[in-house]
Amino acid sequence: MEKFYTTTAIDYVNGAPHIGHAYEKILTDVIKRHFSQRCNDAYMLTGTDEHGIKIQKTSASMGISEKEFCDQNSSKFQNAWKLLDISYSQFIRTTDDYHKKAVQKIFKKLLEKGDIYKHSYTGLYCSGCEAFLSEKDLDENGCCLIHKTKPEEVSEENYFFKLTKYKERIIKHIKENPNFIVPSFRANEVLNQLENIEDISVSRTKTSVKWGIPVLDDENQVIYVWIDALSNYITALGYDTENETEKFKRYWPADVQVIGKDILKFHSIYWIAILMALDLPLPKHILAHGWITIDEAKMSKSLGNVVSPESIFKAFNLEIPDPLRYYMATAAPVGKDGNYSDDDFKEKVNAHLANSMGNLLNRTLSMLVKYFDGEIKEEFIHKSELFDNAKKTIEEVKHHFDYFEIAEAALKITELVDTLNKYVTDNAPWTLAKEEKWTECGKVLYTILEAMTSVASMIYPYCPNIAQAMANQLKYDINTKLDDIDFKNIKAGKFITKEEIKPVFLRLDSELANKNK
RNA sequence: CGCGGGAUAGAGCAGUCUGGUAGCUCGUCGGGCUCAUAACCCGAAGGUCGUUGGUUCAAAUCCAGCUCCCGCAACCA
Repeated sequence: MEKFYTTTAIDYVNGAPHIGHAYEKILTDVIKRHFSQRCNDAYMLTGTDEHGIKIQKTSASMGISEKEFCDQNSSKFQNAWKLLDISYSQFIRTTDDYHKKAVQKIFKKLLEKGDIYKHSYTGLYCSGCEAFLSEKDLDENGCCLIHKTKPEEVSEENYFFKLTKYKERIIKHIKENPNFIVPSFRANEVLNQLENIEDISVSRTKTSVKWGIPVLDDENQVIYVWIDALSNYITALGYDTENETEKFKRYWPADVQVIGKDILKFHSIYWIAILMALDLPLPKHILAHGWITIDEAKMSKSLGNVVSPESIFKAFNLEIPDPLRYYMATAAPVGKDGNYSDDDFKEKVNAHLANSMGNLLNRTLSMLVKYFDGEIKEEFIHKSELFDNAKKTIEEVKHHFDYFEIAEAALKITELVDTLNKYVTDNAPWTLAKEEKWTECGKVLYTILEAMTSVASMIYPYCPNIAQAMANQLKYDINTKLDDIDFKNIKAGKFITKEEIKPVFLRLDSELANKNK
C-alpha cells in the first residue's frame, strides 16, 4: 500500500461541534492512524463548510460579517479536534481562496462541457423558508407546513447539473462494486433513491443568497452547496481542472470517504456524478456511519441533550482524549447507530483500558522490578506460542480494518489482552518466584512484555497517548509498522526502574486518580 | 398499502445473507489468587431470540400476517 487518503465530511459552521461531529472525526482518525501503520503516507482531510443562507442570516443577526462568524466557528471545530488528538493532515475551509478559485473553475468546466445548463423554472417560494417548496411541503390549503403562509409563485433562473446523465453509470458502479458503499446494506437505499433522481439546481440568485462563491462571468448567480462543498475533497489536493498537482496525483482517488448516513445520497450520487463529469476516478469506498444517540435518544437542540466533547472532558476530568476516542470508536458496529451514556462510558473504559490492558502492563512490570530489579536476563528471552497468538490478532485487526470494522477490530485486541491476563494467572509468576524458579518466572514476564508491544501498536489508532505511554515503558518504538512487529523488541539488560512504572491509564473516578489531582 | 432501520439475559450489542444444542462486552452473585490500577482468574444465575401462523427432521435465522419503537420537516452528523 503506497498511500492512504481519507476524508471526513466538512462540518457546517452554523453551530458548535458536538459529540456527533466528534464521532465522525474519531472514526476517521482511527482509520487513518491504523493505515499509517501499514503505509508510509496516510493523509487525512477534514474542514468546515462555510457558505449559504444560514451563515448569512446568523452572522447578520449577530451583527458581524460572515467571514468573521465563520472564523470564530471554524476555530471551534479546529480546537475540538485538537482536544481529541485528531491527526488530520489538512483542514480545509470552503472560504479559503484556493478552494473558491478551484470551485469556480470546476463549475466553468462543467458548464463548458454541457453538464451544467441554465434553466428557468417557476415554483412556489416561501419567504419564511427562503426556499422553493414542493407539494409535500404544503398543507391541504396550499400553505407552508412550517410557516403556515401561502407561498408566492416565483420564477427564477438557475444553473442545473445533469445528474440524470450519469444515473445509469452510477447504478452500474454500485452494483459492480458491492463494497463501494459501506455498510453494504445501505447500497440498496441508494439504488432506490437513484430511481427517482432529477437534475439538481447548483446555483442560487445573488438576491436570495449572497454568501457564496460567485459563478464566473455571471454576476447574478452564486454556486450552491453541492459543487462548493463536495469539491473540497479534491480542491484540498490542489485540483483545479487544468494542471494536476503532484499532491492530487498522489492522493486521489480517496481510499475511504467517511460521512454520516444522512448525507449518503449526496456522496454516493451527486458527488460521484460530479467526479464522472470531471473524468476523475471515484473514491474506493464511501463509509456511512450511524448516529450517536444520548441515553438512547436522538441528540437535538430542542431536547437540550446536545453533548460536546469538552463537556465530557470536564465531567470526567480527562487529561487525554483516549478513553473518549476508544468508547466512541467501539460504540457501534460499522454503519449502525451507537449510544453514549456517562455510566456506560465509565464502565467500558475502566474495564477495557484500565482493568484489563493498563493493569496487565502495570502488574507485569511491577513483578519484573520486584523479582529481578527490573532486569531482563538473557535466558528469559525465548519464542512463545503467545507471539503466534498475537500475530494472529494483528492479522485479524488488519482484516477488520480492511472492511472498516473498527469496533470489531478493538474487540480482537481486548480478546488478546484477556488471553494474556489469563496466561499470567495460569502461570502465576509470584508462585514461581516463591519457589525460586527464577528463569521460568522471568520467561513468563518476558513473554507478556513482548506480547504487549503488539498490543500497544494495535491500540494506538484508538488511544495514541496510552499507546505511547505503554511504548515508553516497554522501550518500544510506537511507530513500528504492523508488518514489522517481530516480537524481538525486549532486549536483555536493565529494563526498567520502579520510578519509571506508571499506570498508563487510571480508572475514571479511581482513588489513585483523585489523589493525583 | 409511502420509504427505510429496529425488537435477542439487568444494560448495550453480535449472530439472521450461507437454517442444526443461543453468544459477546458490561453489570450482578459465589469462589480463587495476591503480582497489580478495589485489579486479575474460575464458576453461576439470568433469555419460550416482539407476536401469530407456515415451510422443514430442525427456525433467532427462510416465508406470510400482526404489534410496538426510531428516522425520513426544522434545530441537527
